[in-house]
Amino acid sequence: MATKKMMIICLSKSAHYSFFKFNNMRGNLFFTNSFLKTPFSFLASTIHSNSFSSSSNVDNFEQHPQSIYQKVANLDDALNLFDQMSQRRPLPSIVKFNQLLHSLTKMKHFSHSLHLFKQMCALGVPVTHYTMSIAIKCCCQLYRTNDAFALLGFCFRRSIVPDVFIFNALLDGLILEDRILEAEIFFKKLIKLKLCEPSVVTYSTMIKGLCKVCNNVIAIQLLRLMDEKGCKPSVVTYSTIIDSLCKDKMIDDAFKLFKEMVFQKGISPDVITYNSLIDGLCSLGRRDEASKMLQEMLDVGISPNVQTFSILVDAFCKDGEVEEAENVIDIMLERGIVPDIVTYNTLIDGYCLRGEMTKAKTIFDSMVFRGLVPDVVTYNSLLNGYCKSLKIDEAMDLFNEITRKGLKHDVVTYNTMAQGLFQVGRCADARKIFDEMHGKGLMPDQLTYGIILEGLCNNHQIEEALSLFHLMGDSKLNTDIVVYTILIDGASKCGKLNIARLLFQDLTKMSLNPDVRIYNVMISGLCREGFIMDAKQLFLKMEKSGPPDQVTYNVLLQGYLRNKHFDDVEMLLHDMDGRGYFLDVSTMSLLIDSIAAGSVDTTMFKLIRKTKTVPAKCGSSDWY
DNA sequence: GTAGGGTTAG
Repeated sequence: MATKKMMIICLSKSAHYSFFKFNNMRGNLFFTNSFLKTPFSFLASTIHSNSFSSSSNVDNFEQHPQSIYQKVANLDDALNLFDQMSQRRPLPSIVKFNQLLHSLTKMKHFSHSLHLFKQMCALGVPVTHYTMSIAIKCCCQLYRTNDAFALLGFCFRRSIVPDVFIFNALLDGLILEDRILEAEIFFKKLIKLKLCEPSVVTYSTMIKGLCKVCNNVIAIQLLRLMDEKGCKPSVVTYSTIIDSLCKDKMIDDAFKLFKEMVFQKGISPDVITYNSLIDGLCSLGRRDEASKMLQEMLDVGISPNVQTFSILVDAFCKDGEVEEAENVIDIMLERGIVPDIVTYNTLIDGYCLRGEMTKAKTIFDSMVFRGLVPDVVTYNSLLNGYCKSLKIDEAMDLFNEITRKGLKHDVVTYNTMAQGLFQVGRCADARKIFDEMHGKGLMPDQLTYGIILEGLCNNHQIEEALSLFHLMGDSKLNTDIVVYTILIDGASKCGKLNIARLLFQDLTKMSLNPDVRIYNVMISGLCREGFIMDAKQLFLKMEKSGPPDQVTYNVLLQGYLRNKHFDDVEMLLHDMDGRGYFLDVSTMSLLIDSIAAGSVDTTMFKLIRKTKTVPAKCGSSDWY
């Protein structure tokens, strides 16, 4: 019954994407290190740092069944046991120490595990290659891969020959830190110098790294190579690439690989493979197909897990169908699957995005009632909700509450709070927020830069935004099309159309392909200043590179009507009709005024009747 | 005597 219900709610609808989500980089961008003296100069003076505070997630702990120390179910037990063991004489066998370290690592208590390793060395416990592989793994997972390589020296001094497990951990560490090029060099060295025989894990890890930088083609080449070399790819190897293809919206290629895996290689997909495909389909708005995959998964006897449901909750929320998302949670409970914090956070975020804060708080309460402890992500969503509804005082209270609850603000918290302050025109306070973030040593991310630029532009401080942009120079941040979109929009709204035009021309120099959004922003700017012919020319130019969307037509139509350029109105309306595009309410009212004034032929009414309207906020240039 | 890799959140 529950399954049927789930199928019913999997109705297809196109997904909406947030303004900042259309980049295709999956790693962090680096910041330039030149010293600048603008109010937000810290952005430019921050360089990529390897410092990272580990997040220890005890909830995910799976007790190791083979461990002789089954009573070690938590960190305190493990630490106590270690104390007892280290006081016993003679010292217990190294295997027992190893097992203890292993269970701590399984619990993701990497720093504690590393600490015990150091104590073992101080005690003179004769560490083995197994101990070393755990220590190295811990360093890598703590984003301290350089320290892990230093431990390799420690191995050599003790005549411990590193094995494939150790190399795999190191390779994974480099990839975790986005050091993909170094990972590739390391991987090639392993093979060339015959340091070890790469295992399926070695290949899969390298493939994961290649996928992380969107290098699916090379990842597939490596898949072929491992097969040729007699190393059989596993469900993990295939799923890694399938997931990457799904994330890059190359769903057809993903399915091609999926079929190859199942029918040619005879490898059975598992719940993760299906989750990736379902998520991929949902993110393309193809929910009916996602629903079919869900059915197929159930047919082959694979039960959906928390993640599967979480993906569905996310898909419904992104489509604005938050009530349906809430139903998914009920279905989970019916099936005896306990929703985790991610699932709840996703739902809370869904309500927050709609500004339904009362509902969001209700879900928050039921989550707490179920014994889940809200984390910084939960609070960030609530903060975003208050900011979006311009309830800045409530947002500020919540911002302070986060630290009172013993949680730390992260970059998302600061970005959200600052964006909220910019929205209500409190630029100086927004700056204070970023200064605080900088003071805490937090790395600004891609969004930080965009939020500052957009905040300055919207508050008529375009010069400030432009000087920051210029001072960032050739930083990777300035090669992001989002940055150009914000500045072109900001410059044209501040009456500096020439600057907007220059920025638009710069796109080619920067080898950035203009997308539909940036065309819309530029066309909107040209129309605003009455450059109708230029706007039309750009509209025709974009036809070649990619089709204009509903927003383009609304923007151009409004430009034609406001500037009394009536010749092309009919053609544009016919085009919109043909493409199934809607008029937004402000375009519609302008058109009706023009018809009433006799400037546009009354026959246009026929076209209007055929055309539904959409709210202005979903179709006007304010989108940008 | 003991291991390793892939999915979900702004």
